[in-house]
Amino acid sequence: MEAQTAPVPPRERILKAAGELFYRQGIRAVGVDAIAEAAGTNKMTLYRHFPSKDELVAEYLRQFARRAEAFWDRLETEHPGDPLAQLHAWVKHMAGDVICRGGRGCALSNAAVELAEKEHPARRVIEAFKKAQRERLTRLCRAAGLSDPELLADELHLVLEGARVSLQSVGPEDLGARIVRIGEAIIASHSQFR
Amino acid sequence: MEAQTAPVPPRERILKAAGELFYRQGIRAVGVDAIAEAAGTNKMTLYRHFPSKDELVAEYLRQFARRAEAFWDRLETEHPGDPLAQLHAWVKHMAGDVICRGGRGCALSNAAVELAEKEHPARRVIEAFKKAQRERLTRLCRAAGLSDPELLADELHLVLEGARVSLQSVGPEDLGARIVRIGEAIIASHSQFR
DNA sequence: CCCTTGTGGTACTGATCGGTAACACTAGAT
DNA sequence: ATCTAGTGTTACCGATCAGTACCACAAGGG
Repeated sequence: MEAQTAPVPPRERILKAAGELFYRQGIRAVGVDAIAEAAGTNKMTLYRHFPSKDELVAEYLRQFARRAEAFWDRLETEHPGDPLAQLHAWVKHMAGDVICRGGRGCALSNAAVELAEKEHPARRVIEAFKKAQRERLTRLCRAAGLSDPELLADELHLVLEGARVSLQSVGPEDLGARIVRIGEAIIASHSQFR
Repeated sequence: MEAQTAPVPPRERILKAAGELFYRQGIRAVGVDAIAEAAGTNKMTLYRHFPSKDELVAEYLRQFARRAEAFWDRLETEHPGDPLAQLHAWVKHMAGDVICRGGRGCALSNAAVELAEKEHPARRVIEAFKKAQRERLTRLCRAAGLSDPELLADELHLVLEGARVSLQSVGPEDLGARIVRIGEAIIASHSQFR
C-alpha cells in the first residue's frame, strides 16, 4: 500500500534502469531522459549522481563486471576444492542462463562494439574485465589438471563469446544445448592426455 | 593528372565511404553528412540514391555479405576438389586477414549488436547471411569427411566469431596465431575417428 | 535551340540529443 | 524556527541528427 516513491535511493534506481535499457536496446540508442523516466525520476537528479552519460555507462559496466565476479565466487563455494566440477558448472551456466536469459549477449562485449572511440571511459572497464575473466578461466583449467590449460581456456572463452554474439544474428534455435555439447567435447579433448 | 572529380559514379563512392566509416566507427556513430563528405559529394545526392540511412546500412551489409560469398568461391577455385585444404585455408584466412586487418570484427555481427530493433531492414540481411555462412561451413566439413560435421562447423564458427568480438575487448596480442592453433586442434579432434 | 537528367550547394525543418539554470518542496538536524 | 541537503519539475541551451526544398550548373539528346 505504501512506498509510492519507494525507499530505494535514486542512484540505485537510475543504475538499474540504465542497466536494463542499455542492455536491451543498446547504449547509443538510449537517451538520459528515457533512463531518468524509467527510474522514476528526472534528468536533473541523474546528473547529480553521475557526471556524464559516459560515466554512467562506465558504472553500468562495472556493475555487470561485479556481478560476473560474484558468480565466480559462487562457483567456488558450491563446488569447494573441485575445480573440474566448477569448470563444468561454469560451462553449463554460460550456456544456460547467460545465453538464453537476456538473449542480447555479453554487455561488456556489446559495449566494446558500440563504443569504438578508444578514449571512452568504458574501455578500461571492458579491457580489465575481459583480461581478468580469461585469467580466472585459465587458472581454473590448470587447477582442474587438464592438459594445455591456456589453450583450453581460450577455446572455451572464444566459443562462449562467439555463442553470445551469434545468438543475436542467428537466434536461439537449439544453441543452448549445442553449446554444452561443444564445451564438454572441448574439455574431454583436453582430458584424454592427462 | 586528370580525374579530379573521378569518373566513378557517386553511388559507389557513397557506398565505399559508408562502408569504411560504418565499420570503423560504428553505424550509429556516423551521420549521413559525414558519409557524404567522405564520398566527395553531399547529403542531397546521397538521398537520391538511397531512400534512407537504414536502407544505406542494409546495402552496406549486403556489400559485405557479397564479399564473403566471393571468398568462398575463391576457396573452391584455389583448392579444387580438396575440401580439407579449403577448410584449412578458411581457418587461416579467418585468423589472419579478417582478424588482424580491420581489427573491428565482423561487420554483420557488429551491426546485429548495434541495431537491436527487430524491425530494422538490416536484420534480415544479417540473419540470412549468418545462416548461409554456417550452412556453407557445415557442408565443407562434411565434404572433408570429418566426423560430426555439424558439431565441428559450430565449434569453428563460434570460435572464429568469438575471436572477432574478443579482439575488440582484449586487443590483438598474439590472438591471430592462437586462433590458428585452436582451429587446427579442433579439426584434428574430428579427424582421429574417421 | 530547348529540354531533360543527374549532380553540387545552401539552407532549412523538426526532432532529439547531452547537459544546465533556476526554483519549489520536503525531511532531518540543530 | 531555521538551516541545510537532497529531490522533483520546468524550461532552456547549443549541438547534432535524418531528411527535404530550392536553386544553379553541366552534359546530352532532340
